[in-house]
Amino acid sequence: MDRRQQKTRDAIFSAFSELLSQNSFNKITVQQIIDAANVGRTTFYAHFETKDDLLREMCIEIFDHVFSSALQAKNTHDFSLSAEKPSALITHILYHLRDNRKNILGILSCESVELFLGYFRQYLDKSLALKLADSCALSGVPQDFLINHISGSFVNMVRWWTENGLAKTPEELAEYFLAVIPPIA
Amino acid sequence: MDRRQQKTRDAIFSAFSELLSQNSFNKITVQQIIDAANVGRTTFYAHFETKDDLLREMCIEIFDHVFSSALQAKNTHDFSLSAEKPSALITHILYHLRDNRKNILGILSCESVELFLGYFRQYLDKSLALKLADSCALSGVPQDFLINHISGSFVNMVRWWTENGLAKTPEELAEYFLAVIPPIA
DNA sequence: TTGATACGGAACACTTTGTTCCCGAATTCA
DNA sequence: TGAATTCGGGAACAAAGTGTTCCGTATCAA
Repeated sequence: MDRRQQKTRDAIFSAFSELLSQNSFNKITVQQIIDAANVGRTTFYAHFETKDDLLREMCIEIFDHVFSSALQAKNTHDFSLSAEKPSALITHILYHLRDNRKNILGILSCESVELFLGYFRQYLDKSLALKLADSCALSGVPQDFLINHISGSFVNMVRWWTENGLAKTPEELAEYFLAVIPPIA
Repeated sequence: MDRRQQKTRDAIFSAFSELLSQNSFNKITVQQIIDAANVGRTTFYAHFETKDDLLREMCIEIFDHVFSSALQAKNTHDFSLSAEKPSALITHILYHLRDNRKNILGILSCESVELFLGYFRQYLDKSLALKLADSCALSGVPQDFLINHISGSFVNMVRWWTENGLAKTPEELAEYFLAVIPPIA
């Protein structure tokens, strides 16, 4: 990819992330973004169709990175939380959310949480559905209800975490999480 | 209150609710609302400062209604889920959400879920915090984490419910809910 | 070096917002 | 019932934001 394109894209992502940490998504204008990123109006619209498109692409880039890292680190094709060490995957994802990307905190500390968490859930749902089929018959709860509950709880935990200034460690959080969700067979 | 005021307010609420069931909050314009409600632009701004204000007031009205009904029905001052029959309160709230107000379904079936659920959580958090103080020491989980988890799970369940067309009964949902959250002392 | 491509400034039409002025109609109160 | 008050609504307005177009300049890849 052309260096100019990449530079512009990064500048816009960075400026957008910075703005997101201060204002809510819907209050941010394209003008603010291009001012902060120091790019022309024409350039912005050459890269992204709309403001919504920008947020969408940014979320996708972030999650592709976080989850591919998490999966590599486990060196396994079993991505579900029902693996031998569930806390390992959870902890690993939480570390990425905390350290590797300032962008994530920017997004999570504003009202655009919903869209962000929507993408988050898409990945979590995928991971969870794999190995959960049989563990539901016992509890008498429909599988999709359980999947929704667990991935929703994870997302909810991350939200709580950031709203409290990342006070807890990823290990502590993983422990809490496994303590409050129903045990998976 | 003046009949004219009440009529206008109802017309706007109704039109807004109808629009919310089809479009997302941010895509709806004030022009659409006043067209659908058949009121003048001046009138709208005489009642509500902004579109956000409209959503805010509508949520407040709904929750005041739902929760006051739920509390009356229980005939008790103990509003927490840790009462003798936790499923009774849960079921009762769910019935109200399903039957009494079309508005709620309108709001929940679009992207404004977040704001709506925000108010929802305020009420749930209040109800939960009352009788949860001691039941945390055992599990080793901080109280605010647990409160966040439980109220978040409730809200998440309602979202799942509506996205699946209210297929389950309130009784079934209450059963599922109590099955997946950690037992409260 | 050259051809292609990305950047950026300025101006544009368009949409939406929130306000103001004013008059007619409904309501309340005496 | 009649007068004073309050509400509704039409029209026009400035201001802000959106997304596009045109065109000259700067940068890149080969």
